[in-house]
Amino acid sequence: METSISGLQAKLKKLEKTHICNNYFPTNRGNLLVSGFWLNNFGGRHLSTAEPTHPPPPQAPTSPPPPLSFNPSFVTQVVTLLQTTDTNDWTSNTTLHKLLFLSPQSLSPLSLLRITRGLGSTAKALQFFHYIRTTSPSPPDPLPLSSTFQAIFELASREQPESATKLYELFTSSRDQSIPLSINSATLLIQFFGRAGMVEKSLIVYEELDPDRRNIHKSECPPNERTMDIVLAGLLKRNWSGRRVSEEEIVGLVLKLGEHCVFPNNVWLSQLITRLCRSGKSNKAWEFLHDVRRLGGSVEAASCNALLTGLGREHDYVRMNMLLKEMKEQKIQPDVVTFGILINYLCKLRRVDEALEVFKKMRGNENDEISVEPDVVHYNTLIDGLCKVGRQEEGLGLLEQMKSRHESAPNIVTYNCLIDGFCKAGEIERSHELLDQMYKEGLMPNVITLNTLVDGMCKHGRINSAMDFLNQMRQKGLKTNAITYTVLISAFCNANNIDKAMALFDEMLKTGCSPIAIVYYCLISGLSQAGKVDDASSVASMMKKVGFGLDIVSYNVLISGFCRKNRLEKAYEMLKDLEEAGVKPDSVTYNTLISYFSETGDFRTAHTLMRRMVKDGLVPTVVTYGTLIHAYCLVGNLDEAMKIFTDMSSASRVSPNTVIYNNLIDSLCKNKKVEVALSLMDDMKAKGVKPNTNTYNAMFKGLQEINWLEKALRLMDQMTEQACNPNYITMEVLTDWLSAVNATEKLRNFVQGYEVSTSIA
DNA sequence: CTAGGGTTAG
Repeated sequence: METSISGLQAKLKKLEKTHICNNYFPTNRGNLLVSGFWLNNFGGRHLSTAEPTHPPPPQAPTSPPPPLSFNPSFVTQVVTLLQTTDTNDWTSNTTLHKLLFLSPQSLSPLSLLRITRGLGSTAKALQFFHYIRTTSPSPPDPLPLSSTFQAIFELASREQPESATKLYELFTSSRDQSIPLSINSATLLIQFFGRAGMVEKSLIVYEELDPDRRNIHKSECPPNERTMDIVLAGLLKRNWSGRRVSEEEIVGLVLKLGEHCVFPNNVWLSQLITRLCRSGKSNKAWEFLHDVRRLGGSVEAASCNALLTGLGREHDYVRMNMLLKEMKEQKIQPDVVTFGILINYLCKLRRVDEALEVFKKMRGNENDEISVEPDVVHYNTLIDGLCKVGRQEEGLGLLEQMKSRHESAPNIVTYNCLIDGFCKAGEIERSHELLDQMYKEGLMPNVITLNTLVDGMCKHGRINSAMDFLNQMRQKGLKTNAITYTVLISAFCNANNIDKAMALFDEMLKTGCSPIAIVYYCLISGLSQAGKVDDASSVASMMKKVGFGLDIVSYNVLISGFCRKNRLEKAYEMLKDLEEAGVKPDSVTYNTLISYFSETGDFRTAHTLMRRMVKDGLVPTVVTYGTLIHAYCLVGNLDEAMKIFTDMSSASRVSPNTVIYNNLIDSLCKNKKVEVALSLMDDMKAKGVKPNTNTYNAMFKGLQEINWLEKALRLMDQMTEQACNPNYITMEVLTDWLSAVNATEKLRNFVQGYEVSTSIA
């Protein structure tokens, strides 16, 4: 067994604290600790049973440290001798006798552990144990014998990994001979029995491990939680014997112990719940927590917090609410973290006002039982929540509150949230002011601050200043990361500067910044949309080479790119690839294909795809219907387009959107069916779908064709009322028409109304 | 992973 020094020291420290009779594998330093422990706890007996032939044991701290208890050459010597001598002759072998019993360090726990292991088989190891017991001139100490048995357990578990019975027999035999169990033996046995489903036997081992058990009345429980701590520590860590015990096995054991009124403390409980949740077993975690409570174990806020976090990650808000209710009913006092989780959960659901309400209430009044002081995390969560719903000014108010109340000082996260809020709102200057404020308060921006600002600047058309800012920050020593590159690459793709995007990608790879999948996704999407679908495809291959998989979004982008280039065979290749990679096509995939086929006039295939879509468990969306309607309009089949339009809202209960109305209105107008188009506008109003500039433009063109001026003027008023801005197309149509009928005054008012509405916006 | 809550990217 390999044990690192630091790990060993940690174990020894624990040993000192827990006062359990164990053998460990002392190093030089560890040995001193063990000796100290030994003297404190068993000193009298140990010293009195010492043979006169032994050199006097260390008596005071000033005496030299005891000899090194583990001597590799000594172990090798003994093992070789044992292996080459017939077992029947061990007793009569004087060399062996001298080596083992006449030197002071020979019977040290570690030596015996190594020697016994060296024998290689359970049978031989047992014979050796018997030999030690019967041949030792003095009654052997229990600790070295514990070590010997530990090695026996190890050998047996390896010889017959399937048979727990053999191991159990060995265990009972050691117990009958009053050999104390070492903690490692106990862990091995508990693990082994737990895995074999013999939880009862694990329990027996556990009870054997408890050194104080004889002094405790049967009715008294729980006996000794510290023992439980050690067992759990052994089980929860990656275990020394190599294999890990599964969470379920541990849960089984803990619950079995629970039936005997032994419970883990809340640190272990929380840790187990966290582990269950992280491995996607929040159901198990839920059951486990409730089982522990049912059995009478104490459940504190921390354990509930762990479960709440896990449930939150799965968006299982129903259970979160249930648990919160249970906490209230069972008078489990929520703590600072519980409130943190609750506030975060409300913020993420965009229920910020409720979150603020909780925040106000958590402080409590004098006569309230619950009173938790808010900390910086609560503030940050709320500020972020406010910013995410566009209430960054209120977020700023909370920042001021933090400063004035001196409860918790703002930190980098506080500022990052606010900077992002103002960036998203397009108020880049305010974000920069916040950055200056940060510096003044002695807070150094980090890479998140940098990325947030760079992204904000890029998204608001300041890509060059973003680059300047980035370089400035780099000079100040700030490191960039893959997200910085993601932000930049997507910005340059959007600005149609693919070369720069590619150059940045190369730079990222060269600087050894470990890329993340999303950088590739950005580039693939940018290249595809720029029509460089072959380049996009090579980036995809590159990505696969470095071990990333394409996701459905990237596949869709590629399929769409190839469809637009009319390269159906490549699109099919992508579909095949997607299937082989085990990625499920989504409605976007189908919509892309349906769009391709319907717009090339192959409505048969388009409808077949729609049926397959449904068979695949997907639901045709508003885009699916819109695509078909658009295509039927293009080929002038207005009847079919209208049929789909009626079907979608009645049969499929998908509400049409503005795009669909616009397509239909435009086609109807072009076919001189202006009345029908107008009735669709009424329909929009009835269904609460807002017309946009394109809707009005289509109508104006149609009305102009039949010269229905009165209606056009009414629509112009309506547009102003709805603060729907005209664009250059609107102006083009109206200017020609209105000036021809001497209604320029009306047009002037209309434009003024537009100016007013933009200045308000 | 360090008991449990907060920030950036298609």
